[in-house]
Amino acid sequence: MRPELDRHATEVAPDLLGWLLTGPNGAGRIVEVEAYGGADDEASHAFGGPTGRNAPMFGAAGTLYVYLIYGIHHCVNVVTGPIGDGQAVLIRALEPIGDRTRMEAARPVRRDVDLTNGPGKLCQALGIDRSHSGLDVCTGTGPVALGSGGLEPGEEVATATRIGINRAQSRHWRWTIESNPWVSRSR
DNA sequence: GTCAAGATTAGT
DNA sequence: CTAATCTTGACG
Repeated sequence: MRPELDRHATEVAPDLLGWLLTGPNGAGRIVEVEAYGGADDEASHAFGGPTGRNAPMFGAAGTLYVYLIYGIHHCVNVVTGPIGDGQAVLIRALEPIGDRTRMEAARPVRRDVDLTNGPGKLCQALGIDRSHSGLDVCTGTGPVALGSGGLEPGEEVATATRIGINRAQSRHWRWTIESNPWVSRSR
């Protein structure tokens, strides 16, 4: 387990900007994230306690939590904080890195700008699905891995409200690399 | 078994 | 703005 991940999701989330996420089909640099708390965050899947689906959220920091939303799209989270808390960081957008061939092939629409600028799209591009939920990203040996990284000179972090939820709107728990063209555009 | 809702996306 | 699409969790 990486010590950087063993903190509250609201501390870990902005730090993950610039980190590298690798999946079966390719990799990308994280440019947009959202933090979700445990029992205290009514917008979190962990609110209300463990269930079959969200069980990985209550595991050790560095555990993957992947779920299917609207019967169509997958979303990836990295668990943070103490075991049993249910905190996680949702990866919302990536800047593609390296060979894109397999990511392009995994996606139905061929528009570069739409490859990984959204939680559902990045999962499809990287080839991440719920068979990866519960895996540990820290071993470095699995199909999904997280590598540390950081901001480049001149890059700034912007804060905003979380997207697509209707509760806890007052919590500004979304972070992006300001002006990065790969940040999602959904409202 | 039944049922409603959802951390989204692409297309009118 | 809305359809698409199906798993999950609550309830009985």
